[in-house]
Amino acid sequence: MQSIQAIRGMNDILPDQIGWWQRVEQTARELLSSFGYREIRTPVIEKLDLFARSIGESTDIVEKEMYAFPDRKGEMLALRPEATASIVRAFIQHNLQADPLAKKLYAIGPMFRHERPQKGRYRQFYQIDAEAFGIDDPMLDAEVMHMLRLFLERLGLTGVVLHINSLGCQECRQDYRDLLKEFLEKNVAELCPDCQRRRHTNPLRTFDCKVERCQAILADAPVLLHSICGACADHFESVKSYLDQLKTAYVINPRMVRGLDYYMRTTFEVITDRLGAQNAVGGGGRYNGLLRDLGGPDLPGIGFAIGMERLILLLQQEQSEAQRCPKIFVASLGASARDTCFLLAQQLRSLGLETEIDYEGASLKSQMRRADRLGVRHVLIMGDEEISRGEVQCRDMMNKTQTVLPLEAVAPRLQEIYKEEITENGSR
RNA sequence: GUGGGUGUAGCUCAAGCGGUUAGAGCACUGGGUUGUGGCCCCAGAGGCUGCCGGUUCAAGUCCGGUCACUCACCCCA
Repeated sequence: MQSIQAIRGMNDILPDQIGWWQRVEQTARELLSSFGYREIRTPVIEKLDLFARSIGESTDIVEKEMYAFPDRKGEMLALRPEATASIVRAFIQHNLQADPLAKKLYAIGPMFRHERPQKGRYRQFYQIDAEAFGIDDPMLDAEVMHMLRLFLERLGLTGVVLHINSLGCQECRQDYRDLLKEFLEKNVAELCPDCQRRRHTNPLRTFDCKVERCQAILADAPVLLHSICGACADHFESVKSYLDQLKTAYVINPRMVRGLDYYMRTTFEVITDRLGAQNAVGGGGRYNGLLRDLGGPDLPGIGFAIGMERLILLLQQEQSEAQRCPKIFVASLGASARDTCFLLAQQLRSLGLETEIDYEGASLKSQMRRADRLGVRHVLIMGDEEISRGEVQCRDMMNKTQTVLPLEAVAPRLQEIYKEEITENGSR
């Protein structure tokens, strides 16, 4: 095969699939808007430095997963591996703290990571991303998670669990890191090679290890959540209390670690057991130092991302989606009727009725068959006889009934029939 | 980046130890006597068997490489 293929890990989303995407996006937009979030769109390419500084130099994302390349002037650029950094950059660059409406932002779009693809993981993948700046109150932490839960609920997704944790602040984390390193040092001989490496690079990561032996050892390890400072503990308590009041269920997972360096205090993940190895459908957390670190005002921030492919994969496992199809087919017999039919179809479309038509002068039988396969509700038939009398045959494909209507009455009549549906189903 | 599995029609899959023209179902197109869909019947179209090389009289089949897909590791959405 010499035809050109899409590049590895990057997928076409075909018309048959697009309904899922539109439904997810629409649901997200409506819900986020109701919580006061406004959409922002930022470039998919940024200076490499932005991601290195925000996500962390030694994270996997920055070290080995970025699409990074020099532009024509030799400046290092990168396709964005996540959205937060770009949104924060835009917030700072345009001084959006001066805009009272811009405290809460959301974005929907593709991210890029150069990993080996597998189920639920692709090199170009889409995220719905929400960020809120300038608010440190635990009320917001709880609200963000509550919103995430509502979103999944509104889509009808079941079988997911919200995990929450607190990573504490800079100070408690540093203290804890030393504590944990010490612990790992004592047990180094027992650990798997990966964990022996992690011990230096990112000791917190050892909690993610899937080797049973490591897990057994770590069962006795000091727990970050238990050694955070008073202020952080209070914050976390408050977050839990608000979640309870919102009746949003959660599991406290003291071992949950997230892969981006900028997180502090509240972190959370929505987990599923139905996606093979990819168990995170969405996740996020608080990042109070990030704006300052990127040269902006010292404002707190919190946000999360939802993986759209994973979400849709899960939805498809438990739901089926009705195919969207045109409502009306205009069938013609003979050359003179074709022109009239062509114009009639345009008229119907201008009224917002989805209309299909034969362009090739096929036989009536074949037009009928096609109309049936398209799943239309009504077929309008016009031949020379109808033309001369100024009439149209209107066939209801479901009831197999056929009525004769004056040509000029057809469009208003069909509009009448479909009007109820249009108002019933909202935008559809 | 590392490992396993798989590559035959648009889709799901067949082709005993290598053997002559690579098949089927679904989908697609046309037809089954005047201008009417689904079911049924008939016909048609659709393939350089992922690609390159090797072994052989002969390769979809065996070998090597490569690419792609897939699952898993690492890690994440």
